This record gives sequence, structure tokens and C-alpha cells, in this order.
Amino acid sequence: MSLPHAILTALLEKPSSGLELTRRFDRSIGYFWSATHQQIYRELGKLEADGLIRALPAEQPTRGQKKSYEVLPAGRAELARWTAASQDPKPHRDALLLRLRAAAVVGTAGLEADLRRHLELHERQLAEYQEIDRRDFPPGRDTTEDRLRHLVLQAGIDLETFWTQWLRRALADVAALPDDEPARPA
Amino acid sequence: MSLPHAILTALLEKPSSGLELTRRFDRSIGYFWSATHQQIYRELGKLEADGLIRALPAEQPTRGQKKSYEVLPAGRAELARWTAASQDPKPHRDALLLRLRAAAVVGTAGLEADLRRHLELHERQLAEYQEIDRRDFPPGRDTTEDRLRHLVLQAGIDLETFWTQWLRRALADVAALPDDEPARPA
DNA sequence: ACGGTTTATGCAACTAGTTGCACAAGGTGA
DNA sequence: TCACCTTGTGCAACTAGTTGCATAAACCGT
Repeated sequence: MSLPHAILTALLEKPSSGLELTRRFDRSIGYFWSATHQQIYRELGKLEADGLIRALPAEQPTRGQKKSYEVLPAGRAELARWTAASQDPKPHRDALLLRLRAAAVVGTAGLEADLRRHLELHERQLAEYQEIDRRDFPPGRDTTEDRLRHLVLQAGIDLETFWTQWLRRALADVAALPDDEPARPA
Repeated sequence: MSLPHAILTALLEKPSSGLELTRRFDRSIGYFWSATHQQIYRELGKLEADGLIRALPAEQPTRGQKKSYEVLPAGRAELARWTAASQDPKPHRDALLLRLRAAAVVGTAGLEADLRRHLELHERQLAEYQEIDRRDFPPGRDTTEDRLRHLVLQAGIDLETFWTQWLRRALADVAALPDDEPARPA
């Protein structure tokens, strides 16, 4: 149950409309908690119904009109409660590792190209993180907020670094395999 | 749609009953694709209905009786197809990073203890992986299967190594923060 | 002033995963 | 011999996330 809290955090950082939130989820926030616009709108509705956020006054907030939300005290309290409570880590699922394991049984056909594609994606993501690092975290700032946010970004950078390294290694290993065995017949 | 393929892989490695699969998902397979026993039973039913696996002949496979499954040629073919097809990486979600970001806004109360708990969990997991590495991958083997499986294990080891390092750093950073600011009042 | 694109909000149906419980068989100790 | 525990299978209801589509206003060129 983290999406509402992700939204509360985002709204506390800056009151926004659904679409603005969607964009921010595509960028910074989505790097560790992604959500589609439908999820976001639905959740905004719930949060408003629960009295945790409210729509900022606007003319006629009908369809096609921007509607911005801000966090109410009850929302901040709920976020603080959630943040302080300890939670068990949810199990991760990684389809790529699963596929590698499957490839050990049914053959590696098609795998190399996809490993390369993943490598490119992670390289691009890493570059983006490093750009954010350079742009948003110049040396010499250290408010509590900056430090915590930088810590999160650093996790992103380190994770992408790990993946690019691992994928390079995987590619080298897969390339060195005996030329594609067709997975002994069923 | 990876669970059926995770099960096919597991069954190809060794035909098993639902409960045996559940146990294996708690161990090795679950490290990158977890599933509960209910998911597994449901999926076994579907896979059987689709003709991808079949129950091994047993006396009376009623309730309370073990029922083992093996993969049929159609199942192997489907797994091979899935493995070879490229897939977009699913977005990852990490509640801990989200909480850290929330903590930047509403305060770090309670966070340190939980970071420590996560650190312990990851240390334990890392130790377990290293044990598997020692036990199941003695030097000098290199069938294609061994290499691929080792690659997957290596990803696990590297990931846990990353997390333990990052968490230690996060703990040091959080400890160095000005004594818990109560998140300027709403 | 009309047709197309972009911006913005949202519903409905679906898929995947989780939680809570039920039930049956077999073994184990009192 | 019967109460209880473990093993093994499974249903039902729920929660979370995804996909596909609908709608409406605003902006923009021709």
C-alpha cells in the first residue's frame, strides 16, 4: 500500500494536478515507484474522499480542467505514520534473471540481443541519474532533505552501475558459450 | 506473465508436486521470482488445462494426496518461445527508497531501526547466497547450464552486496543528521 | 471557423498477486 | 482411540496494477 504515500510525498514536495503528478512519476519518483496516470487519478480520488488531500480552489473543476491538490494535515500525519512504521521488504521479481534460468534449460536463443538491449537501457538510465546528480546536487549543500534525497539518488546510481556491470559480464559469458545448443529435444 | 514460465522452468529442472514447488520457490527460484502456494496451485491447474504439463500417474490424486507434474513437449516449446522473446523490463518498486524520500519531508523518526533491520536481512541473504555458491558451484565445472545458473546466482550476490553497502552508508548518513527534526508542523 | 494535435481527466475491464480460510490424510503421543 | 500436529491441496475474496478506451477543453495552423 505505498502508492498513496508516494502521492502524498510528491504533493508535499509540491502541490500538483493529476497530470503534473503523472509526469513527476515518469521522472524522479517513478525511478523507485512507478504509476500510470489512471492509478494516480483513482488514488487522488480516494485520498480526497478520505480527507487526506483536497483540491485547490479553482473556477470550474470539470473535465478538461486542471485540478490541483494539496495535502491536508491528516494526510501529512498519515504519511509520517507510514514512514515511521517498519515494513517487511516485498519480494522482488526479475523476469530477466528468470529467463536466464529458463535459458539454462531450453537454450539461449535470442537472449544475447535482449541482454544488449537491457544493457543499453540501464546505461541510459545511469547517465540520466548522473546528470541529475550533477544538476541537482552540487557539492556544499547539506540540509537534511538534500542529504536524504541524495541518498536515494545514490541508490539509483549504484543500482544502475551494478546492472550495467552485471549485464556486460553476462554478455561476455553468454557469447563464450558453445554455439547455441538447441535445448535437447523434449 | 512470468509465473507460468517460472513453474515450467522449475518442473523441467525436476518434476514436482505443488508443495515441493512451493518449497523450491521459497528457496532458489523465489530469490528472483516469488510465489505463494495458492498462486502455484492455481497456475498448475491452468497449465494442466492448457496441456503444457500433466500430472504424473498416481493412485488416487484426491485431496491430501501428493500429485506430481511433469512438463509436456508443448510446455517446453512455450517456455522456449517465451525465453527467446524480448520483453520490456517491468518498472521496479522499492518501498524503502520511497520511505526515505518521504522521510525527507515528514521526518526520519523510526527510520534508523528499520534500516538496520533491512541491513540484517540483506546480510543474511548474502551469506546464504555465498553458501550456495560454495556448495553448488565448486570451481572447474562449466557446462552451459552451470554457467548460466552461476550467472544468476552472481547477480543475487552482487545485488545483496550492493544493498548491504548502501544500507551501511544510509545508516551512517542518517545517524549524522541533526537530531530528529519533527517535520515542520503541517 | 474548422480540423487536428496536445493537454487533462477519468471509467471499465482485465491480470497478477495476496490473504484468509477450509479440508483431507497420515502420523504421534497420552 | 482420539485429540492434535504436520503435510498437502485448494477455493474465495480481496488488493494492486495494467490496458484500452472515452471525453472535453485549449491551442494552433490554414
